[in-house]
Amino acid sequence: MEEIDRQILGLLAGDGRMSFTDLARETGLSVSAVHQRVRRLQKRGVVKGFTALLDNEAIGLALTAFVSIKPIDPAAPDDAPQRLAGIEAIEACHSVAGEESYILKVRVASPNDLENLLQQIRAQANVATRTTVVLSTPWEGRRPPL
Amino acid sequence: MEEIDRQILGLLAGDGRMSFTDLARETGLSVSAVHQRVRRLQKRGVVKGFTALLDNEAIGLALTAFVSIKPIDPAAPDDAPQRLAGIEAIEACHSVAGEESYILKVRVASPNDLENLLQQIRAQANVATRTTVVLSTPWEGRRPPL
DNA sequence: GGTGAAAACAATCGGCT
DNA sequence: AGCCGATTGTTTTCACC
Repeated sequence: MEEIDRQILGLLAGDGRMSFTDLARETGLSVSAVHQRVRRLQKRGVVKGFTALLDNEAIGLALTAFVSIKPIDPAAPDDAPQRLAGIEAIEACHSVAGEESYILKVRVASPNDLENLLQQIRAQANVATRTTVVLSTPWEGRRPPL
Repeated sequence: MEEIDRQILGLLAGDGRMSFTDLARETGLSVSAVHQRVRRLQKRGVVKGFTALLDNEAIGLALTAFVSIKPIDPAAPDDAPQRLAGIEAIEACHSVAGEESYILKVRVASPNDLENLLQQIRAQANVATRTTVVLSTPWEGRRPPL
């Protein structure tokens, strides 16, 4: 039961376009059984969607950085996520424990764009920033152990 | 030309399982033209693959953290990525500029698992660790502006 | 969870602009 | 070069068991 669902999740994490026929062969179920399991996993929110993995350099976003932010006025209400949500270059926004309040992962084309982005972040969210530039990425987005 | 490729990438980033028929409708091209463009994008490495987006809580990995590591012996050869590559809980490994040498993104089920993971990282790579626990994630994995 | 038929789709080819 | 349209075999879907 749950075992087969985990197997399906692993297969789809590895190849998001795998056909239901192949999923059925791998799991030993019939095509329609696999199909309804996948749909159920989507409806329950376990599978949130499917996406293409793109090469960031190839699409002109060669520079990745982590930006930690800290409010300048600690008494002000913390609505940084809403204030920053509109900035497309921010790929992820994590609220964290520790000295800073959020860690942002950003992707830009150049150091110049990074500078502009940081100014925009500081102005828009009224925060101080601490930036860590990524030099290389041995791996990323590895799928989790199921 | 390149404009249409960017459009295709955007569509596939949004829905990795979109059919070639739908891609053709959206782009105004024929099915076979879209098909050969996608294959070319894959062969050139612009599209690295397709994957399912899973809900980490639902699959029992409720705890995310960033682990910055710094070698204990700065004179030793830096082969941390190879030493850590076998640890499945490490979702990403970035070499970074700054005080620390790598930032790891890890996913585990519990604080207890995090403790074990940190011990494993320290022992296996001979590094000191600094861990920042993620409390919540307003957003993550947003697709880049094309 | 399975089956079977209808509809939709993927993948290839030769020819067209 | 890149695109189209038809063909062929496969995949997805749906109603039903």
